[in-house]
Amino acid sequence: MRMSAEERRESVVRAAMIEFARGGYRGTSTEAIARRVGVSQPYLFRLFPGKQAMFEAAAERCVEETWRVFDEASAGLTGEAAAEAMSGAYLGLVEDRDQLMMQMQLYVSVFAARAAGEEEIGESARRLWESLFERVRIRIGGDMKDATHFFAHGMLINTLVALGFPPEHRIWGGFDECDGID
Amino acid sequence: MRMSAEERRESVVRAAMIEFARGGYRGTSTEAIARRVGVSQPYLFRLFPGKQAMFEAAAERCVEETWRVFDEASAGLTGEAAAEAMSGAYLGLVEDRDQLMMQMQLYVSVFAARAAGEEEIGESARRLWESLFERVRIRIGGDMKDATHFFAHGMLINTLVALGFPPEHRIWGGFDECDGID
DNA sequence: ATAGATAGTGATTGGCCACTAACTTGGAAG
DNA sequence: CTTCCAAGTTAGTGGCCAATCACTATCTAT
Repeated sequence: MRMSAEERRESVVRAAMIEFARGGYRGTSTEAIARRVGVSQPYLFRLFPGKQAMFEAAAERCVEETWRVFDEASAGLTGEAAAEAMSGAYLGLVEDRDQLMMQMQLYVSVFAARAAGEEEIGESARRLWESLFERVRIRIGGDMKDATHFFAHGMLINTLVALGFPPEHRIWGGFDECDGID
Repeated sequence: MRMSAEERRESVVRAAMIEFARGGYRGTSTEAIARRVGVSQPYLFRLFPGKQAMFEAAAERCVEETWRVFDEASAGLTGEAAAEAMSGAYLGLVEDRDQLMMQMQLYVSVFAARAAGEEEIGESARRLWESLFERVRIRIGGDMKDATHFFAHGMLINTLVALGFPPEHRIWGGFDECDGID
C-alpha cells in the first residue's frame, strides 16, 4: 500500500499514460488517474504540480518507451535488417493500443497548446520526436528517405489503431509485403 | 446578419471545424464555436441536437473536403501522375492546418468513444475513412501497396504539422524526392 | 517511547460548460 | 397594417472537475 513518493510517481505516470491515451488531455479527469493508481485525487497534486505535469511526464515516458522497444528489437542489427526488426516490433505494439494512442494525444495536445499561444511545449515535443527520429534513422543506416518511410508507416498504424480497424482487415494488408519500408 | 437555418448550419460546420481542430472535442466549448459564427451559444442547440452532432458534422465535412481536394488535383489523371498530383495537393493543405488537425481529432475522438463503449461512432468513421481510401486507391491505379504508402505519408504530414515543424525543417526533406509515394 | 518527517485522506470551492426554457425580433404574405 | 412563423436572444441550472486546505496515519531514528 504505502510506498515512497518516487514509486508513487512512477505508478501515476503509468496510469496517466493509459487514461490520457483513452481520453485525451481535457477528457481525462485527475480523479480517473487517481482511481487507477489507487490513491486519493488530491494526493496527485503532492506528487505533481498540476495535471499538465502529469501529461508531460506520460508523454515523455511514451516516447522513451517507444525507443526502448525499437532498440531492443533491433539490437545488434543495422540497415534493412534493423528496419524490419523495428517495424515488426511496432506492429507488436498494436496490441498495446494505449501507448500508440498516447503518441497521438501528444500530437494533438501540442497543436492545441500552440494554438493557445504556448510555444514552449511544442519545442520540447519537437525535440523529443526529432531525437527519436534521429536514433531510428541512424539505426537503419542513416538514409533520410528510409527513415521518413519508416515513420510514415508508423503514423498510419496509429491511425488504423485509433479508428479500430481489426488487424485482419484488408487495409492492413499493405504492410504484409513491405514491413514498414519498401 | 439574419440567415436561413440551413445557411447557419453551414457556417456552424465551418466554425466547428476550426475550433474542434484546435481544441479537440472536450477542449472546445460550444461558446467558442458560437462566438466564431457570430451567434448566441444556445442557438447552436436549435441547429444541432448537441455538441456531438456538431463534431460529427465537422468530421464528415472534413473527409469530404479532403476528397474534393484530391479529386480536383488529379482530375483526368491516373496512376503515378494522379498520385503525384494528389500528394502535391495534400502538401498544399499544410497551409490550412485546421483541416489536417480536424482529421487527427477525429481519430483520437473515435478511439475515446470506443474506449467508452460507443462502437457505432467507430463504425461510421471507419466507413468514411475506408471510402476515402478506396477512392484514392482506384484513382492511383488500384494497387493496395501504393495506396498504403500514399496514406502513410499523409499521416506523417499530419504529425509534422501538429508538432509544428516548419516546412523548411530537414525532416520534411524526405518528401522532396518522392512526393508522397516512391 | 516519542518526535519529526513523510505518505496519504476528506471536505470544499470556484469556475466552466452543455443544455433548457421562456422570451423577443424581423420579415414576408394576405 | 397586422398576423404569423422562423430566426435569434437573455437568463438560468445542474453537473463536473482542478486545485487547496486542514487534517490523520505510518514509519524511522534516537
